[in-house]
Amino acid sequence: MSVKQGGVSMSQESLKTVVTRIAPSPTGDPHVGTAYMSLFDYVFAKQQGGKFILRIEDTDQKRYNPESEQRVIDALKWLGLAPDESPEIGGPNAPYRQTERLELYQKYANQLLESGHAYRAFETQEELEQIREDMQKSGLGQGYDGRAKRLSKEESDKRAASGEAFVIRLATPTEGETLIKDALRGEVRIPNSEVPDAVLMKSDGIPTYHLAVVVDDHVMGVTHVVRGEEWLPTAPVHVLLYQTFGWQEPVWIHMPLLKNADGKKLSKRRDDSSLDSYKEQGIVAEALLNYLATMGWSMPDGREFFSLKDMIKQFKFERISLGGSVFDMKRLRHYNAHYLREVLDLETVAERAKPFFEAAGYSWKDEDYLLDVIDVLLPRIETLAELTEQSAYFFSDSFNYTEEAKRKLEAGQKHLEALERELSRLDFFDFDDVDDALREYVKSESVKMGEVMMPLRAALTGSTQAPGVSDLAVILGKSRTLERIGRAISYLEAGLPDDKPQKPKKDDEAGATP
RNA sequence: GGCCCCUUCGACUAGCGGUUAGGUCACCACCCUUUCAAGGUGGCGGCACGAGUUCGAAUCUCGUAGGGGUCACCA
Repeated sequence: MSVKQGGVSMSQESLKTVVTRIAPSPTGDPHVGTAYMSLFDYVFAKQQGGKFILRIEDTDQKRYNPESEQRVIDALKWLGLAPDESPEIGGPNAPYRQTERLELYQKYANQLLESGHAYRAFETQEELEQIREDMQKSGLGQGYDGRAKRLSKEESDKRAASGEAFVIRLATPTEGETLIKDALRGEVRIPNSEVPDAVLMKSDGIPTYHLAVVVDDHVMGVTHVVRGEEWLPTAPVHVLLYQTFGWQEPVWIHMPLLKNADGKKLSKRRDDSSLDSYKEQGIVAEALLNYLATMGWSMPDGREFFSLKDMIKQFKFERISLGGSVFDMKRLRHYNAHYLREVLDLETVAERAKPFFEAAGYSWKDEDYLLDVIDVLLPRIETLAELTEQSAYFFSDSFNYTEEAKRKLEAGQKHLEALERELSRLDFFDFDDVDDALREYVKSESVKMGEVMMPLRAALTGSTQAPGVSDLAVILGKSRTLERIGRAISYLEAGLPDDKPQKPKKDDEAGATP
């Protein structure tokens, strides 16, 4: 389903510069949902000639993880979604870490306190639990009953002055409803009875998300808040804050959620949703971005492969579908394979692949060798990691033969011996020469191609599943090709002392056992 | 459970009153072939249900069902 008719206008009343922001909290692995939101933030901001800000929401000290911030920054860099302002590069709205902006929130919290739109609450953790329990029992909603609102100003001031711990809560209306003008869903109305007196300022003097986002978004001039649908239920708190401060609301855009195969919100715990993990698996940034873009959005002309640039040209929030898409690794791999094979040039793929080869402990004599290896493997792999998994025999001579390969070697021993002679006679060892030689041999022996090629393939790679034999031989080069044939022959001679193998083999294809 | 959002093939989606409901992934088959792939061709498979509105509904309205989100001094 697409956006409702008569939805909210996307444009602010004036010609304000569009400002979007991604505000991750540094609590762990950079999440794919962050990349998802960043993509739309970035694309929309760039399209509108606006700015995209990265702000770190580190207001939860308990869950704070110091490495996490840098990993988010790095992940955005990897993706190519460079913020115009961030804690790393700074900007006119610095600082970009909320714990460095504490006085600001304090100021606004006090303002709310003075105007009576907020109040101090002194309940302890245990008391709160009790309240919640009671409310649940009586069926009168949950959360907090607002009892501290009834404290007199004098008492509140006195208890605060005496050093008693307190939080500051927003005094929300109990009657009526709050309207969220969501650009994708139209008008969403939530009864105020459902809107809790949210904590704005925690007892440690650090604001909650609710106060911090609103203040920062306003102060930083954020015009469009693009965030996950999970925020819709608490959006009234934010709308109410804008209203009591008398600030103009941003355009609210609650995006559909990314789901796992069970249809549940993608979670760090259950699901593999870490950007670093995708990177390590050899997913390429362009492919991930393209894939993410198709989750809930589509090109007007139906193209499924497109660049960030093209997306910026064509993007409209109107084409967002609200269903919430299942993150499908298979499909991501398909996109990745396409980028590896069709979009990125070989040199670029090689650059991206190098860290993987290095991590695998492989070394190569020159760039061309690496390029040839990648080129011939490309149709067979979908990720950079698979490139190394399938190329061991290109970087080491001491590979083992699989059981299937052993059988092929045994069946083709005489061909190997002949081929060793034939190939050693070649002056040039380029594709045509090798290919011609092999084909001529097959013809002269009047056997099936496979009878000759499979044993050779097994000798060259230790496996029966590999690229074309002529390609393999040419890439490996004459001397290594001959060495490997020789190695296979000595293996056969050493490994088969008896005339006949013990167990009668049932081998369908290469059944030509002597 | 309350509140809110959502609902087209298994998955991602096109469709915005008149289409044989289109494409992609996955899956299956065939072709190509020297194995594995890649590539090519074809196939399987869908408008959650029920009422309306209308000459005509996947498209508009309502209801039902189902799914999801959220109910913290976490974001």
